This record gives sequence, structure tokens and C-alpha cells, in this order.
Amino acid sequence: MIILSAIKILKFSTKTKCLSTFSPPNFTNLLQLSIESQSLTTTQKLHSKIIQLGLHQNSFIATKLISAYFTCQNPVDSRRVFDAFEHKNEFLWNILINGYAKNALFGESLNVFSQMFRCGVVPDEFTYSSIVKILGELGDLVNGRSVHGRCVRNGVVLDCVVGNSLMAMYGKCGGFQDSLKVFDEMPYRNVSSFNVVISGYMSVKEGVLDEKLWDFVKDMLFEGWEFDAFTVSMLLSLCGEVKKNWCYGKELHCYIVRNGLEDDFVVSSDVHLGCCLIDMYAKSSRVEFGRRVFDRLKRRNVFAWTAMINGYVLNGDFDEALVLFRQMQVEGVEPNKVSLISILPACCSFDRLKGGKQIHAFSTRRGLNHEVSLCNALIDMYSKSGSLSCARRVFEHDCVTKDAISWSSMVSAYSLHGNGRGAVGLYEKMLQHGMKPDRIVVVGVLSACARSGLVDEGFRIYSFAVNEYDLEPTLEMCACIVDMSGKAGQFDRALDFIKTMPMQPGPSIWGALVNASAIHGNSEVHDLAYRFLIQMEPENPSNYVSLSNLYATSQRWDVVAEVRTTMKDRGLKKFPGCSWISINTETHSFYVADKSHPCSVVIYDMLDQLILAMKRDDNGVRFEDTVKVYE
DNA sequence: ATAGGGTTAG
Repeated sequence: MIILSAIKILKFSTKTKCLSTFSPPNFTNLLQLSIESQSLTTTQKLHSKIIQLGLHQNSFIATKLISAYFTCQNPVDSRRVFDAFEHKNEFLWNILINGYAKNALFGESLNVFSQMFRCGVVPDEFTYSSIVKILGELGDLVNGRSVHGRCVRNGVVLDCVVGNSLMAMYGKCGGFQDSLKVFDEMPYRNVSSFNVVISGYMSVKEGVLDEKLWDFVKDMLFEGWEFDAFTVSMLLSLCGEVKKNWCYGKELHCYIVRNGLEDDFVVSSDVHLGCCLIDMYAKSSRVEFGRRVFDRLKRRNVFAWTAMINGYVLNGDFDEALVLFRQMQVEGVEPNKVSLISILPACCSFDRLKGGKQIHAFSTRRGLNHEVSLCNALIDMYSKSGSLSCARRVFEHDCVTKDAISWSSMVSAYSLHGNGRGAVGLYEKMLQHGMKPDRIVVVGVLSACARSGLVDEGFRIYSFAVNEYDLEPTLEMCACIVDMSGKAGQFDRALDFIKTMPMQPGPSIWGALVNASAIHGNSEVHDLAYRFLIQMEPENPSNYVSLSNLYATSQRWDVVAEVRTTMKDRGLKKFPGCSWISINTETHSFYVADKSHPCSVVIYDMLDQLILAMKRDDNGVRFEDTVKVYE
């Protein structure tokens, strides 16, 4: 609409040849409109008019024109305008550097920077802050340091924004200590300086630093600084996590309201903070509070919808997530890659496979199906929905470039489907492709070995990963080994392994052993493992239940009663596990020995027959054939 | 005009 009227003005003025209408300020306004609407054709029309009228040497107009071409992703034309301009000032050079950076042409930006020197133009603080940012984006610590030195020598380091950009650069290049040093030496700081430090603390992401970050934020408040939207959004992202220090999500929300920061997303259309709030509430299991924020947003862009959908998914409300996913499209917001990745876990069960396939088809139509992160989510979805073959198809055909997650998702898919050989085979293939195994894929393949009884394979894979790939063994990896040997009844091997483990065995280790010894009826190992387990986790009801179950199988009812009494004394209650199945959108759930279902008699009868069939299957009769008889 | 913040997969 705006741009249409701009063109109308242009046509009218051309006809009337009224030159006063084209005084420079008007042209800059028109160019500003074409920047805001990112319209290349308007920019080109304005450009030709400007040349016709001989206004292309006007520095205001040239600047806007260069910016306009950059925002229309036409850097070549920006450069043409720049080159044709005769009296270039540093302002114009800076525009060029930034324009290239906005188009991710960082190399060009750096070229312009050195060209500036050759032309005898002195870069100013604007130039330096941009260049430093670019070096940060490139992770170029070497040049970052040398430019820092130059900033010190020519004095621009005293500029607050240059200081902030230097800090950010060091943070992105892994030099957080250097970043703190710059902060300490800054003569003038603003809130952003503090924000950069906070962001640095967060990207280092070590548990120890959490405490220091907390202290830093407290000091910031103590010195009288006020959080701005950037500060709050970063702190909010720490709140959903299970770390004890950061349960301040609600307080931060209050801060937002008190300090008028809510206007950003309720009055204006900057929904950034709103998204952070939705995410924080979702991660704190308070998705309904997030929904209230969502409903109040002035403008719901794809980020907002995705954050809300992801919130419902995280909290297990898959139906509501799917409702919102449809609604966002009805309201004309196009889901992006992240939206699709977020909704996919809502389709991770057999009864939702159809929905998952629809998402897959949708992504293919939008040309997103080769995106590696989306492929990985699809592999996981298909695997959890029971379709190993579809998972494999995505892995082979859609997933053109495979990353560590692609391989590990596919390995886990085989594991989940009880195909240990398939998992091991794929893992080996991954190594042949020159992919370095990480702790997660190793856990995936080891759990596959445990499920399929591939004990020797498992041990071989473990020591190869540790010795040849310098992989630090994790507790989870070790638990897999113990689980694997235990399930195969090789308790000596399991116990030997526990002795040589590089870390203290935790509940997961003893739990695996308790489980395995219960299966094999090995009461000696069971007693040993159980003693450790109870000592470590006296409050976990599952531990007592497993003990009681073990003694129940050997009809030691006296011990069973004793365990139950202990549990009662300690006030522990175990909620029984349950299975469910959805038939025609109705969900039926079953507990152990549950006879409450109206069709209970028929169901148990079928179950007995199936068990019989499976037993017969052991003797070479095909299970599928037997089932067919019952259908 | 320059710096700092958002949704995602094993």
C-alpha cells in the first residue's frame, strides 16, 4: 500500500516535471519506503529517476540507495552506486561494510576495510565495531586480537560500543577471560556491556560458572543498573532449567510488567520477550501461563507460534500442539523448519503416524525435506511410531548431508526395534565414513547390544571408542555395559567392569544390576547391588518395588510384606506403570492385572492365545501366520 | 549508522 503510493507520487512528479517534489529529503523518504518493503523494483525505478535528475552525487541519497540495494539482497548494485560516488566519506564506507555483513558476505566486508586504508580514509568507531563483530561471527580470534590492538593504539577502544563488540568477539571465539578483561578496563559502560558479559557466561555453560553469573547479575543490580529487554530475555532462558539457582521466572515476569517492558509485545509488535516468557513457562511445566502471554501478544509471528507449540509438546499436550499447528496456518503464518521440528514429537506414536507422515509431506512440498535437523527429527518420529523402514528411507534419501545426530538417531532406531545387528552395522558404517563417535551414539549402540545380547560386540565397541577415539567414558555408557553383561547373565564380567570403571558407580549402575539379577534369579548379586542402590536412593519407591517383585517370584511372601511395610513407614508410594492403546480416537489404558475394561474377558483370552502362539513361534512356527488365524 | 537477546533434532 505504502509502496504503491510511493510509485504514484513518482509517476505524478515525473509527468509534472515538478523538480521541487524531488528535493533530496523526499527521495530519501521514498528510498526508506522501498527499504522497509524490500522492494527491488521500486528501488530500481527510484535509482533511474535519481540518475535522470543528476542527484546521484547527493550523499544522503547515495547512502539510502546503497542500503536499499543491500536490503533487497543486491550487493552488486550497492557496490555500483558506491563506486560511482565521487566524494566518499567514512560514513559511506561504513554503510558498505555493514551491507555486505548483512548479506553474510563477511569476506567482502573485510576487503572494503583494507581498501579503506589504501584510500587513506581513517576508520572510526562505527567501522571498528562492525569489523570486530564480523571477526566474531567468523570466529577469527587472530585477526580479532590484531584489530583490538589497533583499537587501543588509535583510541577507539574507549568507545563503549567498540568495547562491547570486542567483548562479544572474544566471547564468540572462546576467549571469555579476554572478554572479562575488556569489561574490567572499560572507562564507560552501558547496560549492553553487562548483557554481553551475561551472554558470555551463558555460552561457556559450565556448572561452576552459574554461581559466578548469579553474582555478576547481583552486582549489576547493586551498582544501580536496570535490566533491559535483552537482559531479561537471557535470564529467562536460564529459568526453565532444573538448576536450583534459577527459579526466578515469575519474578522476572513481574519485573517486565513493572518496568513497562511488556509494552514491547502487548502494545508494539516486538514479540521477542513474549517468546522468552512462553518458553520459560513451558520449561517450568506451566504451559497455561505461557498460553496467557501468547494470547496477549500484539503480533503472533512464526517464533511466537513455534514457542507455544513447542511448549505444549514439552508438556505432553500433543493434541493442543496439533490444534495450534493447524491454527497458525489458518491465520496465515507459514511454519518454518523449527516449527516442523517442534511439532514432530507430537506424532511419535503408532496412532499418530499418519500425522507424522503429513508433516513429512508438508516439508517435502516446502522443499525443507533435505534439511538435516528436520531429517533427524523425522527419523526419530518414524522410529518411535513403529516404522523402521520409513526412518531408514528418510536417512537414505532425504538426509543428504548426515551429521552426528542423523547417524545416532538411525542407530537408536535399530536399537529401539530390537535389531542389534542393524545398529552395530550402521555404527561401523558411520566410522567408515570418517565420523567421530560421540557419547550419545555410543550409548545408542551399546543399548542395542544390551537388548540383543551382543555382549562381546558391546565390549569391543566400548574399548575402541575409549581407546582409539579418546572418548571420555560417561556414567551412562558404563551403565549400558553393566546392563548388557547383566542381561546376558555374565555377572562376573559386570562386576569386574564396575571395579575398573573410571568413576564412582551411581544408582544407574546398581539399578541395572538389580534388574538383571532379578531376571536371572541371582539372589547373591541382587543382594549386593540392592544394598548399594538403597543406600544411594532410599527415597525412590521403584527400588523397593523391584525387590518386592523379586521375592514374590520365589514366593517369599514374608520378605515381600516386610518391604511393603518399609515403604509405608517411609511414606513412599509407587504409581503403577500403565499401557494404553488408541482406537478410533478413544484411548484405553491398562494396569498390571487390570480387569476393569468392559471387554476384559475377551482381551485376556486373546492374550493367552498370543502367548501360546509366541511360544510355538520359538519352535519354528511363524508368528505372523499364527496371528492371522486369530484375525 | 555501530554492540548485546528468540522457537529446533540423538
